[in-house]
Amino acid sequence: MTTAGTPDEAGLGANRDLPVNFIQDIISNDLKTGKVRSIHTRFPPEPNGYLHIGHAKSICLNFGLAKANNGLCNLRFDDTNPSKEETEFVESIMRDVRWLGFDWDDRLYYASDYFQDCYDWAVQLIKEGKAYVCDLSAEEIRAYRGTLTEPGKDSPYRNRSIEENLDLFERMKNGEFPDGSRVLRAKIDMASPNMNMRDPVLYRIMRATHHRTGDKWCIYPMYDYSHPLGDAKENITHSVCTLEFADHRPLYDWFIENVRPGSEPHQYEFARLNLNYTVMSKRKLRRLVEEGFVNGWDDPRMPTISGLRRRGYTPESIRDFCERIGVAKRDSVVDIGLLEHCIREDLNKKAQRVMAVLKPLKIVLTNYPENQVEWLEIENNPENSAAGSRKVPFGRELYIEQDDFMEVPVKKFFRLFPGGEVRLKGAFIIKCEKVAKDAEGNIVQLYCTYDPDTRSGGPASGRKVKGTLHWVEASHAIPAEVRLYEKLFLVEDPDSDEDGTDFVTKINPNSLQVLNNCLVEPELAEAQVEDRFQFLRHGYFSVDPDSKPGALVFNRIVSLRDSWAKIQKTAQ
RNA sequence: UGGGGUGUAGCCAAGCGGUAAGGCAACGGACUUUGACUCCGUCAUGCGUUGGUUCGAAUCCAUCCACCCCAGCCA
Repeated sequence: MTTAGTPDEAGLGANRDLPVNFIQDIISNDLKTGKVRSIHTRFPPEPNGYLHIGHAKSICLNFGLAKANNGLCNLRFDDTNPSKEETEFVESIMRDVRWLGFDWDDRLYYASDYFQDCYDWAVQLIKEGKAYVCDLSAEEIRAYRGTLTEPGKDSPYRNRSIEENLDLFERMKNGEFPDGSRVLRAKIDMASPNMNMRDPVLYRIMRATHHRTGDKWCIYPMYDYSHPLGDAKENITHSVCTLEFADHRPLYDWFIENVRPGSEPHQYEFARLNLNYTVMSKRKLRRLVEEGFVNGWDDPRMPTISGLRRRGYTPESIRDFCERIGVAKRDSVVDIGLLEHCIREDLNKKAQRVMAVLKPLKIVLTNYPENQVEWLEIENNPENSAAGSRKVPFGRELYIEQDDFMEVPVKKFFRLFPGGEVRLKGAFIIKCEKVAKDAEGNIVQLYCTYDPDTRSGGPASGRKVKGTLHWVEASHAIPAEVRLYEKLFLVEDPDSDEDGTDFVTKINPNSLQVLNNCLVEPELAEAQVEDRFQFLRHGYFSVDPDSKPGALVFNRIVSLRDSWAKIQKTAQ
């Protein structure tokens, strides 16, 4: 969906940027030929779970297509199955779509808005001899349907009189028959090579309280019947759905042709998003939540919109991702690395830099005056001078990262080691003079000296050393909890069941690592939930909702690219 | 062995008869008070296969192969 300066052939405005994908091509052509005057799309989630990044692709596509073509996009809840749907989900879905940056204005609809229309149209189909009440059991219907290679056979109830069908259907509606005892079916073709055309079920009897219509109905329309009619009711022009519905298109068209609902929407299919190292099916996401593998739908490791939001992803980065992956009909698996690239790119421009020591190692500057603290000015974002600067305390006792010191440095290690020098970011060059250890031989503290002439911005600040470390001053440092996340699964394709194992066996046991002894610079004392920062040399972090004043909690959104880690890896 | 859909680089993806865009990843190098960022360079004589049409084919035709979807009173 990258944009190009394609001239707007419909004459709605020259050179407007249009998405580049086959659906846009169809739209451009429909506008050009006058098949449609304006375009109208819809995003039709079923409120039976939380939205995930795959839905984000659909949302960006549908709302994006509408916007780019000066059209409209509706939000419509596909709530035709009350046994699975809940108000909690409709609320979370609206929240997530809004958060992503899209707006349906006053065009919020529900498939259940059209239950009466669907019923009336069903009566009409019966009167025209195009639908009938079938008394076969579910098992019998399946048996009569035939197989992929054998045609089905007609239901013995297929040729009931119109009068009897009308009577029976009304009584179905009135609750005279038990659940599952009868269905209304379209009379199409039991020998069709397309299974969907073998007299599909239009209505089933189901006594379940609907989240909106309550107990008004005990019969509910099926998706295949309700969807095209809902589209038509809303004057949808381009009904975009995923590939698995391509086989349903002849049925979609059949309903439009035979019900004649007053407008002629058309269905187009694109490939759903797959991401490696994660699962996307609602069933599997639900299992992760219900069986406690993660801490809820918004766990920062989840590919849900709410999970990504809590993790610290920005809506801009997700929209950018959805643009970059494109829209096509080929089954594909996008590398999670692209999503990470998108958030890094976004936050690189936006996030304030700050210093945080995750695994502290104390150092004492033996030649620095005791009890002295000076406040050094450090830039907030080298990518954006408008972000200004802040004052950071510096003193005799500091903490650096344990990983930034090696008693016996390996080659190419240009951080701190005995006798070596490094610059402390925004401060001075220091030299490691002595290593202090405990009885077990663990390094507990470093004694260093600093070079007062090398203060950042000072006369000798140009002196070069190979490494620059982040640090925090001991007396002003603020404790914090930091949650480090890694991929939720160890394998690229956790969905694959080729090895016969359950996908939960492939969960990464280290997907969450909690660090409780972190120290951050005082600038972060006022950090608010959802604030995002770059912890220098670590990555991008956001303040988790669990965070409280005095008990800060940060989530790692994504690490910085780390070529040192790469060097170490290849060295092994 | 029925029907529908899809095959372009490690992963996405343009291309629509005129001689393979772009992004991610990777790999070199420059710069660097973040081993980040940024910048420069490299990365398909090749478009699932085999034939054919054409001056010319990823694009048209045929053939074969591979993968995905469909037998819910789910969506």
